[in-house]
Amino acid sequence: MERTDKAGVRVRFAPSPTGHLHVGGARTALYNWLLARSQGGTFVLRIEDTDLERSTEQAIDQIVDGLQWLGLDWDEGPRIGGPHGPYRQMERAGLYAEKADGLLADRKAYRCYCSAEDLDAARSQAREKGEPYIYDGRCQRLDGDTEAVFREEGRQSVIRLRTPTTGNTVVKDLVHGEVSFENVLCGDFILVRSSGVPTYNFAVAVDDIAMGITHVIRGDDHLPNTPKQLMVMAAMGEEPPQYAHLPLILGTDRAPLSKRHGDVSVEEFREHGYVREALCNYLALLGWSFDGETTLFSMEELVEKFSLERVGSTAAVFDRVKLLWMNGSYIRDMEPIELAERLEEFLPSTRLAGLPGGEGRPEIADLVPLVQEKLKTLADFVELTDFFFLPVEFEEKALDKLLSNGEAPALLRVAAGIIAEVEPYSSEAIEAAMRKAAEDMQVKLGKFLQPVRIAVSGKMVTPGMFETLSVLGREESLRRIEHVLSKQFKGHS
RNA sequence: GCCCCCAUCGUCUAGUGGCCUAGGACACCGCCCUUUCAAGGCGGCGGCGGGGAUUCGAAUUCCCCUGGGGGCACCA
Repeated sequence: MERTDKAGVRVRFAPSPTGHLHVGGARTALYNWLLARSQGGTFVLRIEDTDLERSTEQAIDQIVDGLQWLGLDWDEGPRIGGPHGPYRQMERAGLYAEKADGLLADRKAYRCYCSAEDLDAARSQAREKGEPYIYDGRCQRLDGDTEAVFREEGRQSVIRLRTPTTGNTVVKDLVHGEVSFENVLCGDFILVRSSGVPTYNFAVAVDDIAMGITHVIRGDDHLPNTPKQLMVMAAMGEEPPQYAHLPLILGTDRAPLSKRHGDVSVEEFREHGYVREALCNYLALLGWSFDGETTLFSMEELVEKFSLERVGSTAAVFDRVKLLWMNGSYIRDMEPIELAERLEEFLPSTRLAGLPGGEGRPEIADLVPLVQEKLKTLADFVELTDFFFLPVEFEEKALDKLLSNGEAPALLRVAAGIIAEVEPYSSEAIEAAMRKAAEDMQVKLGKFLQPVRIAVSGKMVTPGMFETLSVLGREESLRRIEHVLSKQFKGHS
C-alpha cells in the first residue's frame, strides 16, 4: 500500500467537449466524485479542449448541465474557478509553453522539422511492410546550423519528447495491477504541434501535475496512453499520480455503447423521464459492487461505501431494462411530495405542459397517489393521466371492447346512477356503492368496472377506477359516461 | 500487423484453494393477490469459454488456445 494522504485526495474529470455527456463519461465522473467525497478530497472539473476542430462551447454547457443534474458538483473548475485554474486547457497555453521550453532546455525534448506529409508516407510505408510504425528520431541530433537553415526556410516544427529506447514503463494501475509497456515501441511522440497547441498526452501530464492530482480515474481506452504521460512526468522530474482505468461500457452486442444502441447521453435519459438517483445508482453498479447482494444505494450510501478496490476489470453491457426497473423502484420509493416536484419540473416539456392545476383540472399532487406505483419513468405519467386533462380519445381496442359488450350500456347506466347520487363523492364511498351494485347484479367487479374505465378514459389501462372517478369529479365523470351512452351507443340499444 | 486489457447464469455481479451440489439483482416462466395495468409475495429456469499444469483439493494459481475489446495520429 502506497502512502496516501487521505485528506489530500485530488481527482479530476477531464472531458473533451466534443458532444453530449455520454453515460460512460458520466460513470467516470461519478467514480471520481465518489472517491473525492468519500475521502474528503477535492473533485476537479477540467475541460480538455485542445482539439480545436471538434470542441464546442455548446458541448461544455451540456456536460456542465449533465453533471449538475446528476448532482456531481465540483470543487474546482469552470464556472467556479479555483486555485489551480484556469480549468480549460486552451486557457493554459502559457503553462504548456513554459514546460515545453523547460524540456527543450534540458534536452529532454527537441524540435522536429519533419513535414506531416513525410511522416504520413513513412507511416503508410511501414504499414505496407507490416511493421509497426515508430518515429525514427531523425531530428533528434540536428545540429544548430541545420536547425537555423530549416528555420530560415520557414519550415514548421513540432516538439517531440526524447523517449527511452530500452526498458519498460510500468503503469501501476489500481484496477488492473501492474501493466508493462516496452519503451522501444513508443517512439518520440509529439508534445507540441506546429500550431503551438499541445497534444493531449502532454497537456494531460502537465495538468495532472500542476493541479496536484493524486488519482487519475478514467476509461480503459486511456491505458495505452498512460506510459506516454508517465514519460512526460519523468522528463519533468515529477512523481506521477496513481491510476485507475475503468473498463468500457458496451451495448447489447458487446460493441462499445453508441447512439445506435439507443439513448446514451444523460441528457436523453433525463428527457425520457429518468431520475438522477436511478442513473447514478445504476452507473455505480456498472463496474463496481459492494457485496454482490445489495443493489439499491442512495447517494449517501454510495459515498460511504465506494472504494476503488471494489471496481471490477470486466467491460460491462449497459442493461436498459435493469435501469428502467431501478428507475421505477426509485419513483415508487419517493415521497409523494418529492415525486410531485419532479413531475412539476418534467411535465412542461411534454404535451401536458401547462395543463395540470388549470381551471377545474386536477393538480399533479392529486394524481401522484394514483399513479406512483405504476410509473417506471416520469414520462409514463403522461400516458397514464392525459385523459384527466384532455378530451377523451378512444384507443381502437378499447372502443371495440366497449361497443361489442352488449351489457355495457346497462352497466354504464348503473354506474352513472351511483356517480350521480353517492354521498359523499369520495373514492371510498364510490367503491362501497359499486361493490354493492356489482354484487346485487351478480357480476364480477372487473366486468362492471371495465366499461366505466373505457368510457371515462378511452383506455384499457388506467389508475384505480374509484380514485380516478373521484379525482375526475362527479360532473365530468357523468358527462363522459352520458356522452358514451348517447353517442357511441346511438342505435345500438 | 504490433502493443495492451478482459473472460462466472441472457445481463450486472459475489466469489481471492476446501464454507460452492457457485450466492444476489434485472430479465424470463409458473402460482398467489387483484377493478385494468403495474407493484408486491412465493417458487422455478439458468453460469464458472476450451485444453494442459500445480495441489489431497481449483471458479479461485500458472501456461497455451479461443473469443471479445481497446490502442498504435501534429484526436482526445
